[in-house]
Amino acid sequence: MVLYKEIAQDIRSKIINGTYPVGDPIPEQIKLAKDYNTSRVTIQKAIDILKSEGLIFSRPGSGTFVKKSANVFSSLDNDIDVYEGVTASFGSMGLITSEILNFSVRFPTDDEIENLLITKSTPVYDILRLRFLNNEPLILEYTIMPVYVIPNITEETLYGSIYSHIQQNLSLKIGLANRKIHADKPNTLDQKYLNCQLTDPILEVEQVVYLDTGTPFEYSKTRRRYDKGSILMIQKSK
Amino acid sequence: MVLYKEIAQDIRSKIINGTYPVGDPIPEQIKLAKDYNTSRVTIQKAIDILKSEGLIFSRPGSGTFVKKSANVFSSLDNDIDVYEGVTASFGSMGLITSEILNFSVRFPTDDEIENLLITKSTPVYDILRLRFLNNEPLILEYTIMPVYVIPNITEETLYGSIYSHIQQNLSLKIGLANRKIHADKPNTLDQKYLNCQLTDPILEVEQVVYLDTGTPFEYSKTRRRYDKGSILMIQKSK
DNA sequence: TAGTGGTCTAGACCACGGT
DNA sequence: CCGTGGTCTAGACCACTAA
Repeated sequence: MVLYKEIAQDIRSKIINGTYPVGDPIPEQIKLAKDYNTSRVTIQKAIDILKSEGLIFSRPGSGTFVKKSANVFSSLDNDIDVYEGVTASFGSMGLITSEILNFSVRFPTDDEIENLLITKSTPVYDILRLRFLNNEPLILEYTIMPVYVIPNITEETLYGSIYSHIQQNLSLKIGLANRKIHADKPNTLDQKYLNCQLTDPILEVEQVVYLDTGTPFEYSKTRRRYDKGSILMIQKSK
Repeated sequence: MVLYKEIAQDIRSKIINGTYPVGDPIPEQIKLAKDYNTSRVTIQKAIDILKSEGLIFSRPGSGTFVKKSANVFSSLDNDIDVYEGVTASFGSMGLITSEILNFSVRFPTDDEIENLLITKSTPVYDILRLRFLNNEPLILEYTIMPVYVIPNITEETLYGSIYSHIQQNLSLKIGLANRKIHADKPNTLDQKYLNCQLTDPILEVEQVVYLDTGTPFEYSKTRRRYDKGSILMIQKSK
C-alpha cells in the first residue's frame, strides 16, 4: 500500500470514529505532514481522495472540514459495483442462478456497430439470460459482446459470471460504463419470464461497458420488474 | 486559469482534433514538461484530469495512451448537469414553464427527518410543481427543503429555478447528489397531470442533494412518463 | 497581519515494461 | 538493460480568510 492511500485511510477512520467530528476542521496540512512524517504534497494527495469521496471539503484561507453528511457517505467505500455484474451485486442477498435462453454468434446490427465501435463483419455473441435470486426470477439480461475482445465464452461461463471470466481468465481491466435508464411497458418475454401483468412497469438499464483501454466490450440491456429493486447513483460535484 | 488546467485543455483538444490519434501514446511526461516549460508534477496533474474524463490511460513502464472510446466521451465536457435542475437540463430543448400545485410550510415526516438530517421541529417547504416543456406536461416534481437552509423562497422563485436562487441569491455551492431511480405504476396525480393511462409506466428519480459543506438541502421526487426521456449516467472506474 | 489551502518547482527513488 | 509512469521530498509563492 502506498503512503498517501494509507494516510487517507487513517484520516477516513478518524472521521468515522469521531476523532475528527462532523463540522469541525481536521488539522492543517503542515501539521499533518509533520505528524505523518511526510511532505505536504503527499498529504494533499490523501486529502484529494477524501474530497472525491465526499467526506471533507476545503475552504481556501480557512481550513479543511468534515462534511455534515460524512456519515451518510461513509458507505461509499464499497461504491456501487455494477462492474462486477449481477453475481457480485446481489450475491450477498442470496443464491444467484441463471437460465440460458439464447447463446449464439452472429453479425451485429447497426445499433450494435455504433455502440461497440465495430464493423458489420465483426462477429458478436448474442446472449439472453434469465437470472434468479433464490430461485425467484429477477432480471432478463440481453448481452452483446464482440467475439474478438472477449474470446472463449462457453455455456459454462454463462452459468457463472462473465465479469470474472474477463478479469481473471483474460486478465483484462474494466473501465468506464455508460448507462441509460428507462421505464418501459412489459413485452411478451417480460410477461413470460418475469411474471408480469400488463400494468407492471419494467425498469431497463441499457449500458455500454469499456475496458480501461477504451475498447467497448459489452452492450447490454437488463430488464426487471418495477418492484424488484432500483438503481442507486451518487453524482459528485464538479 | 491555472497552469495544469490549461495544459489539460491543450492536450484534450489535441486528442479531439487528432494530433494525438486514438490508440497512440501521447508524449512522455518529461517531454511534456519540457514542451510546456513546467515540472513533471504539474504535467501529472493535467494527465490526472484527462484520466478522470476517460480520455487517456497509463500503463506503468510503457506509456500513456489515448483511449479508443475517446471520441465517445469527448462530450463529457458538459457532463450531466442534473445539478442545475430541470430548467438548465431541458432549457435548450424548448420553453420550460411551471404550474405550482402546492407551496406550503410544515414539519417534516420521519422519512424527511432521516434524509435531510434535521429534527422533527425543523420547518420544511413542501412544494409540488408540474413542469411543462413547450406547453406539454413533462414532469411532476415533489420538493422538500429545510427553510433555514434555503430561506426566502417565494412563488416567484418557484416559477423559475430554485437552483439559480440557491447559487446566485444565496451564494451557496452545491455538492454531491444521492439518487435512487425506480419504475412505478402511475398514481392518480400522475394520471391527472401527466395524462397517463394505467398501463403507462412512470420513471421516478428520488434524490437527496447536498451543499458542498455536506448539509442536505433538498429531498425530492420527480416523476415522468416512461416515454418522456431517460436518465443518463457515466460510471467511472476505480 | 498571520495562517490557511492551492499551486508549482527541481530534484529523487522505485516498480514495471519491453529490449 | 533503459525508459516509462508512480510516488515522494523540501522547499517556494500566491490568493484568500479571519482576527
